[in-house]
This record gives sequence, C-alpha cells and structure tokens, in this order.
Amino acid sequence: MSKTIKDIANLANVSVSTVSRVLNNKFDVSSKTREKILKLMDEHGYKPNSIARGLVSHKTFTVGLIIPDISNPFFAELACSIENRAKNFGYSVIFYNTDNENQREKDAVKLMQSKMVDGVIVSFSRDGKEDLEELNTILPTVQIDRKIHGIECSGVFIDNKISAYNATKYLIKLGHQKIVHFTGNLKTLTGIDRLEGFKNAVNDAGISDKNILIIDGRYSVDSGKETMKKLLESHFKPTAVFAASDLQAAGALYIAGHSGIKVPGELSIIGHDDIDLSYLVNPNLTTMAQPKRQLGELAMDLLINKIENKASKIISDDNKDIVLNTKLVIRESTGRV
Amino acid sequence: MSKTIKDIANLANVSVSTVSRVLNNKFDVSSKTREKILKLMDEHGYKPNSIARGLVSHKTFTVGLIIPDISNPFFAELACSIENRAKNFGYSVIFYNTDNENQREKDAVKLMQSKMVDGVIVSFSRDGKEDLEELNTILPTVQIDRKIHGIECSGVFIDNKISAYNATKYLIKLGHQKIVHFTGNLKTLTGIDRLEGFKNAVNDAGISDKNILIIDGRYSVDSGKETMKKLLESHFKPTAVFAASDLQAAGALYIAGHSGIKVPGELSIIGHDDIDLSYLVNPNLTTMAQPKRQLGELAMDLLINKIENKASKIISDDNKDIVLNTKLVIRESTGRV
DNA sequence: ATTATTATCGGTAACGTTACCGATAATAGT
DNA sequence: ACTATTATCGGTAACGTTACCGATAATAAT
Repeated sequence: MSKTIKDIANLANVSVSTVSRVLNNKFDVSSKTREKILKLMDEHGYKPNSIARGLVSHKTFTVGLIIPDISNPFFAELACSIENRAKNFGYSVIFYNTDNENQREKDAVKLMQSKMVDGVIVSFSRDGKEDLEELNTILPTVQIDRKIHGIECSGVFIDNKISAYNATKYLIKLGHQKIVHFTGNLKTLTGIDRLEGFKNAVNDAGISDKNILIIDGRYSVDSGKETMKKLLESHFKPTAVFAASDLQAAGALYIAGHSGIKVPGELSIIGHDDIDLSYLVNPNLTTMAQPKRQLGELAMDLLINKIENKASKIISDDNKDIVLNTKLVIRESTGRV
Repeated sequence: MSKTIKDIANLANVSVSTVSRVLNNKFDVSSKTREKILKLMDEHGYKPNSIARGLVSHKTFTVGLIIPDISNPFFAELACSIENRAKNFGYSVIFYNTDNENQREKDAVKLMQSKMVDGVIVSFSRDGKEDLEELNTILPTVQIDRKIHGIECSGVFIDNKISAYNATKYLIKLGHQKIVHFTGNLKTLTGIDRLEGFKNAVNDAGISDKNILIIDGRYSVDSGKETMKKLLESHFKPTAVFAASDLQAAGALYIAGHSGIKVPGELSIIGHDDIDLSYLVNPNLTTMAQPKRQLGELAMDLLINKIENKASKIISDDNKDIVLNTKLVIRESTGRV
C-alpha cells in the first residue's frame, strides 16, 4: 500500500539506515545521495509512519486533552488555543469528554497511557483526585481551570476567590444589599472558590446571612434557567444575582426576560468567564473576563516544558502554578439599586 | 518504566505469546494460567501499548477530525457528538483546526496519514478539493457539513438550498418584499447553496432584483456585525435579513440593537443553525434548526462502516450521501411587515 | 495398548522505524 | 608512501505487540 522506508531504500539502492538518516537530517550523508533520496520520497509520496517512529523513540508528538465538555464554549475556546499552540510545537491533540463523570475520567487516564501520548492537559472533577494522581506519576500532566489540591501537579488557573470577590464587591458597590449566588458545580474547586469569594465579599461588607441566598447549580444554561425559576418561586427577593458562569447568567436572564423582570431595572445579574455569548445577549452581561486564550497557551507551554525537561532529566521549576487574574467587564446587566 | 507484555510473561513463567493470547481473549489458554496472568497484569498495572499494537495490526482505533474552528459553537457541537459516538465504538478522536486555510488543510492530510488514523471526518473549504481527493484515496473519509462535489467521498449534510429557500419563503410569507442576504463563506458549498436557495425563493416570489441585496460575509459574529454596519451605511433599506448563520444573525442583532433599530418591529432577522446562542439573545432568533447531534453521530456511523468494510473488503453502499433536513424554528426576531 | 485428537503452550518472524557499531573509501598529515 | 583522520554508508538489534507454525502433553478413540 503506502511506501515504507524500505521501499525508498530499494529504489535508491541504499540501505534503510541511509534513508532514515536523510529523514532525520543527520549530517553524515552525501548531498548527492540525499538529493536522490529526497526526490524519490517526493515522487512516491512517502510519508513517515509515526506509529513505528513512536515505538522506538517513545515519543508520539501527541498530547491528550481531558475536559468535561467541548460543546461548552469556555472549554471550546481553551481547546482551540491549546490546539493552535500545540501545532506550533509539532504536536497534535486528542480530546476526551468526561461529562464530569468519574468513570469517564478513569477511562481517559487508561486511554492516554495506552495511546502513549507525551503529555496531558486535564480539567478534572474532585472525584478524580486519585486518577489525576496516578496520571501525574506516569505522564507529564498539567491542570487547567479546575485545580485539585494536594497533588504535585501544577497548572494554569485563575484566582477564583478573588474573581468572585470582585464580582460581588462590584454589586455591593452598586448599592445591592440582598444578593443571591448561583453556585457552579461544587464538585470542582472552581465552584467552591467562587462560592467562598462570594461569602467573603458579603461578610466584609457586613451583609447579614438572612440577606443572602446561595443556590446550588451547575455551569450550564439549563442550570441557570432552573435555578432562576427556583428563585422566583421562593420568597427571597434579591436585587442582584452573581452567577458562577455566563451560561448560568444567560439562562437566568432568559427566565427573567420571560417573567417580565427588568434587568437591570429590578434585578442586576453578573456572570463569569466572558464568553462570546455574554455581549450578544440583551442586556449584555457584566462579567468577570477570563484570559481564555492565554490560559490555553500557557498550559500548553507548561506541558511542553514538562515533557522536554523529563526527556533531558532536568529538574526544573515547572511545578509552580500559573495564576492569572480576571477583569471586571461592565456592561448592561448590572445597575444601581 | 511501565510494564510490557514481556515483564508479565517473565513474572508468570510463560511466553509472551501466551500473555498476548489472554490479552486478546483467545480460547486456547487454560483458565488456570489465564487467571494467573490476569491477576499479575492487574497487580502490576499493565496497560497494553497501543502504539506497538497499531504497528502490527495496522489499526490505531483513532479517527481524525478536520474542521475549520472548534471554537465555533456549531463545530463544537459536532465535535462533541462525534467524540461521544466514537467512544462507543472504542475509537478516540484527534482534531485539527484549519481556520479555513488551505495550507492547514494540506498539513492536516499529511498529519492524518502519518499518524495512521483509521479514518477521517472532514469539513473542507473548496480550495481543499485536491487535498480531500488525495485523503480519500488513502484513508476512509467522510465529509460533514460542507460538501465538495466531484469526489467519490460521501458524507452527511443538510440540504442547504431547501433550507435557505424555506427561510426566505417564511420571510416572504410574513409580507417582506425587500430582503437582504448575508452570505456565508462562499468558498464553501454550504455558503453557495444557501445563497442559491435564497435567490430561488425571491425569484419564485417574483421579487425584482432591485429589491434584494446580497452582501458577502463569513459565518462569524464579527462578520455579522461588519456586514450589518455596511448595510446601515448603504441606501438600501430592507425590512428583513436572512443571515447564513446564527452567529452572523446575532452580530447583526447586536448592531441593530445598538443603532436603535427595533427587531422585529423595523427589521426582521432570520438566522441559520439553531445553536444555543439563538434562543438566548434578545429578541431570540427565528432560525433553521440543524440536527447537529444527529449529523455528528451519523457521520461517525458512516465512517465506522467505511473502516470496517474496507477491512473486510466488502464493497458496500456506503458511498451514498446522507442528507438531513432543517426545521424552521419561529421565535421572536421575525414578524409581519 | 496404540494411535488419533485435542488442549495448551513456546518460538520466531514481522510491523516500520531509529540507534548503534563497524566497515569501507576518500582525504589529510607527516 | 604510509599512517591517521574523516566522510559516507551498511548491518543488526531493538521498540512492544500479534500472527503463525509447531511442539508437547493430555485425553479420547479404537
């Protein structure tokens, strides 16, 4: 079927070693035979078999990306920048959706090991701690977005506590004294930290517990809709909502709109992440902008470092987390009380 | 480092052949030694090296996904359903963003061949015709969303002409007689077909050329914004817009909103695709809904068929396109003139 | 008891590539 | 002219697995 190094060698009347040498730009081959071989490879459309290469070199130039859900715009953007960055380094990426299910995370770990990827970028739920721990011992691994503590595995994150704190503080600055928080998935540190940042902000502002409400949620639009419905059915009447994600905020906005609640007139809503959607909804969302492209690129850079340091057995400083900051983007969904 | 079949064989005092046999569930091994080996594999955390497997079996259980941009929600959803489906069949997927650049498409083809994937799902621009042709001869290939004609390579699509025709017809039914179309990327058949469907509909309705306007665009939000700005600066005052994608429609909506143009009061807008965004913007978008999940799943099914038929050398009927239909979803962005 | 059959296993080659060690021929050094 | 060096190449083993062909031992058939 497709030509091998052997075929080219026969065609050129040289040994496979020589062909391999021109393939790898080794210097000890005359320019005459090099040209000849190059020409033959081109004519016969020879493409090196990276599977065979991988077997002997123990390098596949492939990295794994294990994320909850690539149809979530936030992760899609991460994936995009990771893939672009990977391409620059000559790597390709194989992705795996976990749907936040631990069994899938386990499967993913097994898969990555079996596929002999050179490294992995992961966003695990806390249930996956053991699995991440295992993965980290067998492969260069970097975490992204969702950190799991207590493991010697660095990553790139944002400071969710500060981010949530600032979001809440902004609401308070606008005069809001009765605020509800739609939490993210509390099986992720991201969700927990945002909750804590929220609590800290209301505490620091001296707002009493009976004037705040915390409702459990997930990061999705559907969750935002459901949570908003729950809120409307309750007797708690807040003037502002801090949603743990823009998707939730958009869902809440949707329900508010269809329930005749004016935003920001009667209710202010602030989201988190600044995905494309946030400035397209109406009113468009005030939110905490994550540097998504940068997150992805830095994660890839960190991974490349780990991979290459491991190869050269250098003990380096690549086990330090990279923590970026979010930025408050003020748009139309928030206003003075 | 990690255990090999040889290690297990030594541990169990058997040959590598025997270990390989239990690994592949061959029947000619006694249950006693099978148990022993299974136990040892478990204890030592043995995981088969799929690279080595792939080298001898010429099967990697990996498929390629070559798409313009995974951060585009439409393709993200396709990718999600493709990956889920692939998982069911025991395959993983490696994805590649082309950014609609032909050079990237060429690179992707080379990559997929070199990585020895078992098959590929592609969404190419028309510039990539030769490359798709080449890919199709060396690997089981199925097209998705964007068809390139004149190649013996089937795929799953929607009927874009009919879909655009119906979208336009709906506008006409609402009484609109002055309509503009924001085209998609005309380097894709998808864009061309939607344009033609639009033309057919206005022609069939007897609307004269001077009452329609066609503006070149791309599928992105930014394109929608720019195109809308262009439209507003022109002297053409339509009562309705048919945008080739929801992203464009959302961009147009954004500009309309910030220019004080009431939608649908002064201008009706209909989009295409029905991504999540469409019902979250305000007013939410009337659009032609694509069966995205189904598109992805059927593409994967088709690919699996091609892969396995090729393996068993059966000449089958898998070179027929699958064409699905879209559905008009009436929401708030369109109204009577 | 002797042969035929089956169950169970081992040995070896192969997949396509790279790494390593030598071998030869060509050139340089004295 | 003779040795030392360099440039250029070939041969072979190895990576981890599977496929194939036998070999042995155990059982069944006569």
